[in-house]
Amino acid sequence: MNNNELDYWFDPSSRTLEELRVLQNKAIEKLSLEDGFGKIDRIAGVDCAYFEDRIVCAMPVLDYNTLEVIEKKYIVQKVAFPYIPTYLNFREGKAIASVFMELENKPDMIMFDSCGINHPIKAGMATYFGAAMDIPTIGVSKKILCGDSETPVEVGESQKLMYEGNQVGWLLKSNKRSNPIIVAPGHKVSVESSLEIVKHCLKGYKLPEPTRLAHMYAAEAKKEILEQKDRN
DNA sequence: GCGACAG
DNA sequence: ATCTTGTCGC
Repeated sequence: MNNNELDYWFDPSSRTLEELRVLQNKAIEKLSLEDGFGKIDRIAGVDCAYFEDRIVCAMPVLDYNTLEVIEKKYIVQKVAFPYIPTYLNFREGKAIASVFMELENKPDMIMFDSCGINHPIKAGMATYFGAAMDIPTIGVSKKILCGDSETPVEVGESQKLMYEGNQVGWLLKSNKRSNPIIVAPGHKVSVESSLEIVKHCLKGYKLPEPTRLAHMYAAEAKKEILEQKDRN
């Protein structure tokens, strides 16, 4: 993907919310909810941290079998868009696409800390990114953006997340002491597979390894940047 | 009109 | 997301 395509999909500047909504719909036209991936060797996780007017986007790549980190990269950019529910893809998208392109070990799939098709028009960050970049993605969030579900109680239990009569994901009780996490397909991953893959990546913590490690990595990168700044 | 609302 | 220490519970 070149810079023009990058800006086409991820640059919100000089565009109205109406135009951004049109862009989301355009990406969604490419959406596939069928498994469009082969054997998964590597899976990446993404998460962003913020400070001042900057966004720190971290992306570790893990071996799918061992869940060990193979490579990790992060990038710092100026925040170009505010947080507006249902438009998160335009706040974090460009930074995520930028780190992704710098990876030497491309993952077969990416796990996001955000929504997938569990979004008013199915354009959650994971889905939008996957459709625009044509990469299999899964969304894992901690709060429901839209939809309703029963509450899973036993560890490992899942309940369907429904929105407008359709299943758009799951609520999964991943840990004994944590509230359920929300799992949803992003792009090229079925509703069933999204749950299986997230379960495979659980190691006893609330969040699956790709996302959990991405969160820690983004936090430590931010901390180091701030400490470096203090020394000057 | 009111409330809800990923990060 | 971010500002932040201790503290209750398993």
